[in-house]
Amino acid sequence: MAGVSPSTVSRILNGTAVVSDDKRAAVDNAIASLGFVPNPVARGLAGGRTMSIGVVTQALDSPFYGGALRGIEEELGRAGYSPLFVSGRWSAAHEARCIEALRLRHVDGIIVLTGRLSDAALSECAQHLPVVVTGRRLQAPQLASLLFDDFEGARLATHHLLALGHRRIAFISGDSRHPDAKERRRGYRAALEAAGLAYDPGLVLPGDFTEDSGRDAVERLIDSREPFTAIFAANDQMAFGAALALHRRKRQVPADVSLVGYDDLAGAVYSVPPLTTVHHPANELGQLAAVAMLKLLAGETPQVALPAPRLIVRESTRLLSGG
Amino acid sequence: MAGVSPSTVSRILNGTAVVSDDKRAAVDNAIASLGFVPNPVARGLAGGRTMSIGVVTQALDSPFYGGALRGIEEELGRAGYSPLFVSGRWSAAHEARCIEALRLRHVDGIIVLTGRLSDAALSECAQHLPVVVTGRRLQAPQLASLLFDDFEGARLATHHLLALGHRRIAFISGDSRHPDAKERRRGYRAALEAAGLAYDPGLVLPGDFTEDSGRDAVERLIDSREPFTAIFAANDQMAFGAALALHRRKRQVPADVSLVGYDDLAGAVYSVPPLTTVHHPANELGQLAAVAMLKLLAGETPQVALPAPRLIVRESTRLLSGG
DNA sequence: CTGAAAGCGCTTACAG
DNA sequence: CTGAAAGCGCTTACAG
Repeated sequence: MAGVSPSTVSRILNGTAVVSDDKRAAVDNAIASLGFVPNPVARGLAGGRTMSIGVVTQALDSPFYGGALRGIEEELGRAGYSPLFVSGRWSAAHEARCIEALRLRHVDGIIVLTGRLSDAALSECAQHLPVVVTGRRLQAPQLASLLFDDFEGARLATHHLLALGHRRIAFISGDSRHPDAKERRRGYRAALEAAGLAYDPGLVLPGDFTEDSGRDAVERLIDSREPFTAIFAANDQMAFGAALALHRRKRQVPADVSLVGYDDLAGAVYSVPPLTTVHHPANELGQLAAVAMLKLLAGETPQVALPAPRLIVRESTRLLSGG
Repeated sequence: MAGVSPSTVSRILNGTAVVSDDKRAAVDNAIASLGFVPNPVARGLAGGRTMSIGVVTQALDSPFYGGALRGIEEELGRAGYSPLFVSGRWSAAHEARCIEALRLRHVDGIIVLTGRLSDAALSECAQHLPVVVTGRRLQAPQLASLLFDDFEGARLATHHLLALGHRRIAFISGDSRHPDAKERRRGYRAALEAAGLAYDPGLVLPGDFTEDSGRDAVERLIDSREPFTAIFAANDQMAFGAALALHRRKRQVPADVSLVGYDDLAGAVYSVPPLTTVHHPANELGQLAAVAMLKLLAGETPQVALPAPRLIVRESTRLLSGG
């Protein structure tokens, strides 16, 4: 003890009030020599702030969201907050349970990465504590939302194929319950129509964002005998599945068919051939979500702008030859 | 209130002592109708048990450890514990800081996935709270260690190549600071020697478990003009890099060179061609680590056996032709 | 079997 | 600017 009351120590630690310089020095010394570190559990009980932020992701081992988790951890850590990761498993009911559990643990805020929860449920949640949600646009007090421009990304990807001379461009869509899946399909269609091409349902294959569904879509496409020279898959995982199916069916990428993905997963650079795709910076998404949370916590209204989608041309696309 | 003291409620909630049936019923009713849920923060302060387990992983977005995180979350969740994930970033110093932070948050135990921390540091840690560590063998009170048989896995992989008639088998090794990297190299060498082949340093390329290092290793190998018909990469990521380099240098897999990886990452099935590899069940590793932790927490001495490595033959390897 | 009491380690009005 | 007091919501010896 440095001759002062616990209250004073607490105030110094939290910067809650003005303290005279000599007392502050005495306390700082004592803290340093004792190696004192405040107990976050006690702080949480007494002050109501646990310095932890709940993060509900869909799967801890998602190749896409993994980068976002890293970004969140980095950014939150800088401010002294710890993330509490839980997985929602793509189920609204499960997400709701996760949020309940997080609130029970008295997290100071919650970040929801995409998710199936209704806008209403999220807004309700934000009445109790700060909420940041990605993958949708939503207005509510104490809530911030971050949304990538998937329409534009898909438009870019499709336009790239069109610019290479492709006209018969198949599209493997994502799970239509996802807003991003719908936006990407809209972008595909818009690019086609801007080029004066009709949207041909025979070239649009349903998928669900998994490799399996990409592979199956290509199998069906080939079996349908619908002519095509290029494929745009609504995410990289489906593009990987598509690439395998093309290989099985003896179509060379890009000699016989050009292939474009979406997300720019770590594996895209190393697929054979390296995949042309739309860069979707998960890591930055996580960082920006964390920054937004920090601002909400500080009582500010965050104004976050996500980076625009960027086409990354690699080796899975090429000029249509002999077309 | 159901006409009993808080102490009694607490005892019922925790099963700490025997309570008469009528009181128990009254309390259960009250709990149900009030929707009462105990506050874990207060429990943590008062009882010293926070029902949370610290998990130090190396990277939240690792394609391999992701599965382990999922397994841990599932298994711990069943028992009412929450994992607290932090990333050590492959640095002993950083891991030490993570563990300190976790202990500050009064986690009830710590699971360390691989990591660079010394055995001594880990044993010391186990003097304070239960510790489970993977990727090494270590004996200490209140500590459990889980180790895969990497030697055997590498032996299997190499033997597969030998059985296909390959004699000039290159090996891309992992970061030699990792025990698993060393074990896999030992396994490679043992299989070779068992087949009466000499270990040829010219066929052994250093790598560091990244795709880049796999690609570079193959570039160097080809430039060295050392003849080879097969490559065994000490993990799938390096195998992916190797596959790309082979593609660039116009070597077909498996027609010109057979390729084997290690880990059986999610992407291995979808690489082109699908990669022959050694199955390394990360998800089970996580589950078993969690089970071991639960046992330690219960005061038992866990006796965990990890599944034996299994070779998964896919399409990147084939009989040496014309050899 | 059960209650009253003290305490976990802090923070925050409330006075001065 | 600073202290004494009460309290956050539980648990756990201590008595009965």
